[in-house]
Amino acid sequence: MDDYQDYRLFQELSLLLDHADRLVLRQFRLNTLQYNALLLLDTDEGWRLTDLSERLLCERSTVTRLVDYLESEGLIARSPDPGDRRSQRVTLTAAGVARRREAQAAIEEAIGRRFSVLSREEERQLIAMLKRLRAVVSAEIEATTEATSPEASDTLS
Amino acid sequence: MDDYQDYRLFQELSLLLDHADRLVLRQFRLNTLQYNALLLLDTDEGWRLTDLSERLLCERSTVTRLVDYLESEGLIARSPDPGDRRSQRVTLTAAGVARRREAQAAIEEAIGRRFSVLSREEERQLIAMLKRLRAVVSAEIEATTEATSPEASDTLS
DNA sequence: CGCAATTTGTTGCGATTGCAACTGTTGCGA
DNA sequence: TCGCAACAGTTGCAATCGCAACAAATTGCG
Repeated sequence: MDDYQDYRLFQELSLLLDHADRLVLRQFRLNTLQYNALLLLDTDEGWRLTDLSERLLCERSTVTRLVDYLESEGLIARSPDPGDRRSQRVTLTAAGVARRREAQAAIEEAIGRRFSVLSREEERQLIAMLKRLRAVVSAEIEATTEATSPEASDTLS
Repeated sequence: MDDYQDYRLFQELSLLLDHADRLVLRQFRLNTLQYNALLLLDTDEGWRLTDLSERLLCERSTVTRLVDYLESEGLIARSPDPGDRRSQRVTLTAAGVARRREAQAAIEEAIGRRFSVLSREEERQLIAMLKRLRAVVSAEIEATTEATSPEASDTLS
């Protein structure tokens, strides 16, 4: 039963990776979430805020403030959705493209250096294991949250 | 170059694991950091706050507030260090032992369920890879932080 | 000894985020 | 068409945490 050792190691590595990323991204006035958002965005197709929140695994309110910040930095632009007045489309500006390119170069250099301690075969195994774990934990979260919030169950109503 | 896929997967799994842990620990009025602190503490030997912060990978100020909270919950006790009037020793109370036992049972049940998707051999490999990654990232952080803060370098002074 | 540097813990402040409540919009069924 | 549920985005509030500044205590060096 080395489960707990896995868990502690994973937790510690998460903290370290997040801290290391912060140090890299700080130069570009971005945090991890903001950077991940820039990676998703594009100059053509705009993302809706709700879709961003689902992809980034955070609340819609967090995306509102995230977009507020990136907009104030001139990196993205909000535009009304042509088909739905409730929605907004978020696209990258030229400055956003530039900032993303700089940050991406720095981050990917760091990531490559970190993962260079793994062989190609090990990476393949790691990815497979992480995917299986992700599926299990996703299911666990879904089960507990829908057990808490009553939602539309299959009982009458 | 699947480094980036590793990275994204790892990041996503971190978020999911943290969220799942929160859901489990919420019942015990603890967050992840508070739980990890309880795990370290003991009824006999007391920990100094600074040592806790190093072990928990967080700032001393965070430990101050963490200890404030756990003390207000009656789970731990501060006592003066006999040998150094600056220091305090933090020990578990009986209530702390009880709360830790309950939370630990719940968390370890969850962890065991999550990691049950890995074979014993895979777990062994995972641990080995995580340890190597931890070493690399630790070194990276140490290098960048000591490059930022001038510290006592090896040059004259 | 005497004073400067270091260490320990605390506080103020700002940044980040989740949750709940809210406004305005859309879609659907009676 | 009306009304209501669902949805998109926002805001208020509280919790959490890092960083910098600080007071008190200790250490170490001249």
